[in-house]
Amino acid sequence: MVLSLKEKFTPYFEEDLLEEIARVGIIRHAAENERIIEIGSYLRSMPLLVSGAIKVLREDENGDELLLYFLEPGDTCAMSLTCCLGHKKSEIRAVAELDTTLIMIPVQKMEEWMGKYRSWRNFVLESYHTRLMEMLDTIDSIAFLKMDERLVKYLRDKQNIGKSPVINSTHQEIAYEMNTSRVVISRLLKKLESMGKIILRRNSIEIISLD
DNA sequence: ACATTAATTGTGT
DNA sequence: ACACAATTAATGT
Repeated sequence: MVLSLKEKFTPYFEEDLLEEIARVGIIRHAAENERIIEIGSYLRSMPLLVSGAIKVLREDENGDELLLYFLEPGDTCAMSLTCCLGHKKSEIRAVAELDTTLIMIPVQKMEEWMGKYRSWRNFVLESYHTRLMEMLDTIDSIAFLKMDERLVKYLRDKQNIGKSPVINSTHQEIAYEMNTSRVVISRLLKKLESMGKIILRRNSIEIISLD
């Protein structure tokens, strides 16, 4: 476990810090589809993603969801930073996309490390930046892309995250995450299939090529 | 193996 | 967006 920690985070952190993380961090496992952070909950520790993948979702007052971005190993949840430090409720929901291992860092430590380790500061600021960029990216795609282009982008992301050309989701699930209707997704997927870019099966989609 | 039912996907308006 | 048809998977007998 400590080994995998070092593998993923060595490029970011110096040796001392890695050891401190190993000492105070609590390892937590989340099964696929398990909710890791719920909207409105308070966080007392900050997660570092070791393996697997997490999707971060927003929900409106009707309970409609919208996928904001994915987190991969080596990432952290930017929302949890503001959340922990400001004692605010979580504005987002985090769900394990795959079976996932996390290291939970207690808030006190992360504050302490901010001053103590330059590499930690950089990591935090850096991840803040990349999350923000990803958000801008999804905002762009909602504002400027048509639904069919959004779907292709979604499929690409899914493919990268699971690193498999086969996606196991129903049309309905995809529709939820993109906050649209299932019929729209079905039609667009059918179109992609007839273009030979994907193959549709029940409960799964095989990606041939998305160019 | 067959029938029944539920869930998922396809299509027309 | 809605309604309904068609297809597929899951379950019980």
